Amino acid sequence: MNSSILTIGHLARQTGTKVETIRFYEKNGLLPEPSRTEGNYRAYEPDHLNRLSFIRRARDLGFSLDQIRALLALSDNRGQSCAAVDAIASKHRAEVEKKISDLMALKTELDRMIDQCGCGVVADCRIIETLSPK
Amino acid sequence: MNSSILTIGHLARQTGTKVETIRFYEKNGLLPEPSRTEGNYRAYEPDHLNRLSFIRRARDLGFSLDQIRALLALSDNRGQSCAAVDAIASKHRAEVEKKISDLMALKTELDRMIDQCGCGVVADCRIIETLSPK
DNA sequence: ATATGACCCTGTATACGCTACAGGGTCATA
DNA sequence: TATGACCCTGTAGCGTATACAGGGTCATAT
Repeated sequence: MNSSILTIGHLARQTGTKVETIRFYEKNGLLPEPSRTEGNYRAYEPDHLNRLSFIRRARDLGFSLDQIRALLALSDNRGQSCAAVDAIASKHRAEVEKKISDLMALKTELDRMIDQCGCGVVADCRIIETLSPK
Repeated sequence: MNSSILTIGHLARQTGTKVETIRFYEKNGLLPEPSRTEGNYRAYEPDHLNRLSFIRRARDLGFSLDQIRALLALSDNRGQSCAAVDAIASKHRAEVEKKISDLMALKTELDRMIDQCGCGVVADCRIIETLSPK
């Protein structure tokens, strides 16, 4: 058979993805269903590998699967305006910024709480006290 | 009946928690099972309210339910050393710090990617290009 | 007495993004 | 022909809730 045909295991190794995750992406419409061999094995082509690499890169950058689905659809329409792509990426960046500022506020509170702990007995613990209702 | 007895709805309103969430905490061992009325309604006492307030405060500070279970157990042993409490809080703070630095690294990458976008057509889009395999 | 509507009950399904089985089939190599 | 690496499907689990279906209870209004 064609030497460019890949099994799911090859795809997994080449993209650092678990086999189950690849099947999960297929079931969730991110990766098109490949054809099958006589023995019912998935037979991938180079395009599948490219698409999976794209997905993994986007996941590493924290995009949701929904966002990735949209990015994939856009990247398949190469003549379209890039503004929609920019919108998705910018929205994601805004979400990341929000998370960072939420976590920094959280850390400030944790710092205050932990710094007060004199590490005596629980009855006098400022951490427990901070959590307890008045 | 006793005027200090509370329904689940009262507990919910007083702590800003959804009724389903309170039942969820009970099923997961964070809130002890209250006694029941004749009509099989949960009948809470002030202690339940205090405990739920504690849980919500800790959740607001980002502690996991496992960590909260441990904090609750510790706060019930008031003569014990406070070091275990400090350990849980410090571990949580470290996790928060890790998340912040991960997200800041992510944001740097997103910034770089988005700043390159000239917003022409998808074929020339730097965002798509960044995501695509070489 | 009854009707309404607010509240409560249990149990199950859903969300996200996987991961981990169980129980089987296929394929290459010794 | 036997082994072991690989593949298949289907289901359940993680954490932290939220939502809903289909029913029961309770207080108030008429």
